[in-house]
Amino acid sequence: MGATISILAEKPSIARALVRAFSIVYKLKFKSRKGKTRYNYIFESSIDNQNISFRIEKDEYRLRKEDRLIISSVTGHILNYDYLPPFDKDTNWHNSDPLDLIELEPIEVPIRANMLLHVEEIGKESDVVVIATDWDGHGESIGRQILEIATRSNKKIHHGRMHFTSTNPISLMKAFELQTDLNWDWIKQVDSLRKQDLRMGSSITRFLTVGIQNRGIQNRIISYGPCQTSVLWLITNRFLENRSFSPEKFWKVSVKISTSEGPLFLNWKGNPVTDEKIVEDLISELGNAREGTITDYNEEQGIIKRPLPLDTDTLEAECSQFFRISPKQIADIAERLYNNGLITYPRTESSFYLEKDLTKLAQKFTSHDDFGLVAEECIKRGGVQNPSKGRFTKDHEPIKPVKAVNRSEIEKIFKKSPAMINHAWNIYSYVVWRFLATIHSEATVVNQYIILTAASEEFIVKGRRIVNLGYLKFYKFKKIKGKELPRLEKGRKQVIEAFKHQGFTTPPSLWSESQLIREMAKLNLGTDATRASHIDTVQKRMYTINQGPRRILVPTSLGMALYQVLTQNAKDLIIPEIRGKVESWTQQIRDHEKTPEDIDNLVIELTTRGLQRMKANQEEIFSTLVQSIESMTGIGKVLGVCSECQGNLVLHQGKGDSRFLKCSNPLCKTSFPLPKKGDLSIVENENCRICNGTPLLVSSKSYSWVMCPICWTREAINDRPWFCTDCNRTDCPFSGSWEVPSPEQYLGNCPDCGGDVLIKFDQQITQVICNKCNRTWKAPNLRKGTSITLSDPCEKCGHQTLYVIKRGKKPYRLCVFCSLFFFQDK
DNA sequence: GCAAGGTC
Repeated sequence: MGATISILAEKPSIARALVRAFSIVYKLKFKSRKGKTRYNYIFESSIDNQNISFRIEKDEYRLRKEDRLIISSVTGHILNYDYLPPFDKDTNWHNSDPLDLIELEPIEVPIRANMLLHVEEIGKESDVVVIATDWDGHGESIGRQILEIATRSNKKIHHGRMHFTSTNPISLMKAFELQTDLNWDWIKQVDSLRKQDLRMGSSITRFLTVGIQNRGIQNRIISYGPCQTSVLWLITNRFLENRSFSPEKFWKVSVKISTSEGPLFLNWKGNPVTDEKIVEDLISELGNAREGTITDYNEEQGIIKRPLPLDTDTLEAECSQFFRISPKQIADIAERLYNNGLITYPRTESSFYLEKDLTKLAQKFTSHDDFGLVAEECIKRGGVQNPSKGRFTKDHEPIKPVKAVNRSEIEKIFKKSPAMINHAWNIYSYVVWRFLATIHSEATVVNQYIILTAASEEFIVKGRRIVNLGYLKFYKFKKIKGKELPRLEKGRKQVIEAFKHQGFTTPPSLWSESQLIREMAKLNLGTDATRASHIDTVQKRMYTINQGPRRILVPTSLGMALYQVLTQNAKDLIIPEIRGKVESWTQQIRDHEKTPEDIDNLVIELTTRGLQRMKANQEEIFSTLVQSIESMTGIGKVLGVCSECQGNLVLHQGKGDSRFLKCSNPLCKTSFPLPKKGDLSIVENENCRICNGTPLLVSSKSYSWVMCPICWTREAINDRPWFCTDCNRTDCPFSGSWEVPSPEQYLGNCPDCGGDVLIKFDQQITQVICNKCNRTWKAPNLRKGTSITLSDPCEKCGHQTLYVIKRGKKPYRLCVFCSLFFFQDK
């Protein structure tokens, strides 16, 4: 009976790469059989009279004809940390004290039973297990788990460890031939970090969650984690900076000259100044001088570099910015493109191609409808042999396309989620364009500047002439700035006209999801594979929301409250440096400066300090949190008047995510159920034509509709709730049978002639017109489901604004005079 | 029902 050598990789794709390598280098032929899980096939080959040998440290192994080679994989970690009951996550959290959790030693439990069986089974039939996980800390820790589980079922196993930085056959076979052992110091480090994350996360999460539950808030988790909470800190801190910013006035001075190409503005080099007097003086001096001299004209060759090979952060940040979808969704789509063989592994920090020649890959695109011409060009220019180079990391290669496909192929892959087809095609195309840009050619430009001297002061303007667009010809994801300047000779006299411009300093801008990905990378917060999910988590927990097409992140009242609670009681635990600090502590384990127990104690001390302080202030803390949740969800808000007793109808939380209105009068039992989703607010100036109740506006981020809470169930048709569109009253804009009235209303005085500006509704056409000079302004027309009412004065011009509710749209206020839209702050 | 980090 021969020996069995089993190689276990971290993921199925590496297992396939190993099979390929053995097939190419040693001409082995593999059969596959199903493993215990859906993805992890077991590939098996007899040795077939080959001369294959490998070393593990100093021991030489030579394969014989009767031996057998098995290749398979796990999918990441096999075991996860948790605590023993009653402290485990599934036992009711009220049955233990979160503070007791801090010092507890976690145990490892299988994430999926099938994966455990898979590794056990391979262990049972193996004499040698070769660990082929990624060459990083977690790879090392996963390797340890593999070995531990395989050894459980077979005590006699030998093991080795392959280290590779590339999955090309040569590199893989080299790594197979010269093996070492697992790095046990590194494993201790990573496992300690995993424990500290759980220690801090579980104790604080449970403390906060149990606390709000004891005060009547169910079905909500207030989670803490060193990464997610740091993200909350970044968003909230920036929000507060932005809000507390007081703009300062400044002035700039420029001069206008005329050239053969038209007028040209040059800016004073002393810009900007806060003292208006300086500017006034300069303007009058320039007025006296009336003329200036061109003292410098300069041209310099420059290039606009090709983009670097694509890493995960760049993919997520750029696609989020360009296509306006969340980094999380981009990561999910990229994962599917990868699983369908369209792009390479999407989680990588590398921006350095390992191949020197990318001709073969470029050739795959030469007959593609969209990319064909550019791919041809790359090959002809020879850029395929001179790709741009960025950072080399040994985790994975940069993200590249693997296969040239048309949109129809993407449609097939995503046919069960049609809403994603466009995004998926955009992301795939982005990966291809990016790849082509890295192997095309730089753009060449001439950078110019002109300096004019007048009244002993210098004025400058910069410009740029494009010589060759290079990759910018097709790569639309980079905008090029700068206008070409006319050539002006030195010494030339110019008549000048001076201007002053007043401006205000602007506050630091709020983070968009896209910018936050980059900021997190800069702060080393999370990893390439997890950043998008942390940003997703703070939104799922309702700590922040994203606003507008640019996906600007803004804290909710709960997010602000949690920020405040943690900043005041456990500042160490919320600042973005926290995870880096714990990580550097665990690094000392690897460097033999500290033991794992030392680090346990440090983190226990840190966490205990924070939690004890929160416990001491718990009354205040939980009342802050509970209030913030109530104001966020509107629980407790008055949404109308009771039809029975004239009490207030107050919003209450029901079981699960259900909500209802209940009369505030303790003697009155009136209550009405409500739709589960959407923000609720009163529709001003309208009453239900059936029951005289107060209609409510139900609005989500991009959609809104109107409902009457009383009719909603009372008038239900065959169990289907009553919608206002079911109504046949002709005098309500939300009714399905509405007939447009035509009253006129006064909006303000005409800015031109002082006459009265009126808004009139003529059938469905809205007219805003001055009754004296007949000037008109644009306003939205009335359709079914649209209501236009007068609202507060415009913040800019003081005229009445219109409050516009359109079915299916987010309601807004509009000033027709300024063409200004005001979206309600939530 | 919790963390972050692997992976699907």
